[in-house]
Amino acid sequence: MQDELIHHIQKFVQLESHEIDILESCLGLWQIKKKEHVLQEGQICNTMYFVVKGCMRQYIINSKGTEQTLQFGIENWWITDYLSYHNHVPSHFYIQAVETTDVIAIEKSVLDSLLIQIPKLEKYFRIVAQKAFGAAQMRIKFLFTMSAEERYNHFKNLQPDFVQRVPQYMLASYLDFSAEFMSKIRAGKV
Amino acid sequence: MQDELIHHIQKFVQLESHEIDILESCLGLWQIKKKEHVLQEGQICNTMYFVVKGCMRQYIINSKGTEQTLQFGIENWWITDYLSYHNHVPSHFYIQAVETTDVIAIEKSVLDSLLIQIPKLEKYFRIVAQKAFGAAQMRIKFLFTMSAEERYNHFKNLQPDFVQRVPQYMLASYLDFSAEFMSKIRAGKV
DNA sequence: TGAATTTCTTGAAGTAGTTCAAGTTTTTAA
DNA sequence: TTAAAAACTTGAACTACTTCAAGAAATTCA
Repeated sequence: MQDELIHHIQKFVQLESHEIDILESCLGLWQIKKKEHVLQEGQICNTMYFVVKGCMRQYIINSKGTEQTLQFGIENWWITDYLSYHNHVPSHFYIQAVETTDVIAIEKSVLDSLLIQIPKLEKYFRIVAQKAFGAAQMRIKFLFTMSAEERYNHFKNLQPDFVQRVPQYMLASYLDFSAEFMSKIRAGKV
Repeated sequence: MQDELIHHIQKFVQLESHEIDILESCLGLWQIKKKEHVLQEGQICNTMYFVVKGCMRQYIINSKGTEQTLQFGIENWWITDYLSYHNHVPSHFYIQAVETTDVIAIEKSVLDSLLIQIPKLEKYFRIVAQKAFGAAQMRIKFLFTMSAEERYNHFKNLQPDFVQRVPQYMLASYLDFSAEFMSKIRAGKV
């Protein structure tokens, strides 16, 4: 299972076999049960999670008590709260398994030492973070320029399988409209 | 002027003096005149810009022909289109100087060679990108949970000087409401 | 399996914002 | 120093969405 991450790393940097050995000895594999949390609001986030199989999400609870999903993490995605992680401040977010999910969890202390032992991992995490930031910018563009129905259709075209995989109300909040409105979009009643 | 960037780098990693020499020989300093573009939609972005003094912004033109600002870059911020940069695809964005701005521009080919000569720069750019991604997540949280007036007041509290510095219509679009509505918020007519 | 829980649907009423158009003020640059 | 351009303001009409409430359907798990 750790091979998934090592394979992902090798898309960006070439690892020597002894580096792979070090990695394998440090990578903890965990199964997170559906609806289980790995981070709650107010906690300091000191772990990064790589999704091997399944789906995680990052969400908040708004002032009306409704959950709003900010980010999904599926296979080959990293999920964490980088601000809490880097600044050692309480997180604003929850991170939860949408379905039972296999993750590789790396604590900050372990990762810091891995980055010293295998400096080329810096490049890997740099590129991953830069691409994630680029994706976040595109997400903001879509939120700004498209109507609710356009956002739904756009997402469905990009990720047709994923739409089936998560409850509609989670996807609705990720696309920034209400669960009821999602229902109407799908029924063609808009 | 290059000292600004070197100083910023040293907040995250320790540079040797010969590394500083290499950096100084590679960093190009440019003045971008107000309203001048360093990137236009459709171009491939192969340069990263570090704002030494002034203000840049990344924006799009929506289907109604209105500009919408996605990101401001002020002193000590990097601004680029990471997706275009990494994937060599045409950019969806414009990047423009809001006021006459001093930037350090680093082309991809130069940066790639710098990252080989000074590997610890990988760590610097990793941390910068991870924090930027964390900030983007918080931005999405605010867009999701706050009303237009709350977003304006929140931004004004965080960046009181900046509100004076850019045209209101740019800030309005960054906060995702119309220029007219901004006027009404400021006049207390909401 | 079947009771409990979670998720989805529907319509009616409400509202936070947009759009438009026209006028005013401020800034720019020759 | 003034004409042109850019930025801001205002009110009226509109609309894309939310909220609420209640029931139906699907899923979970004891």
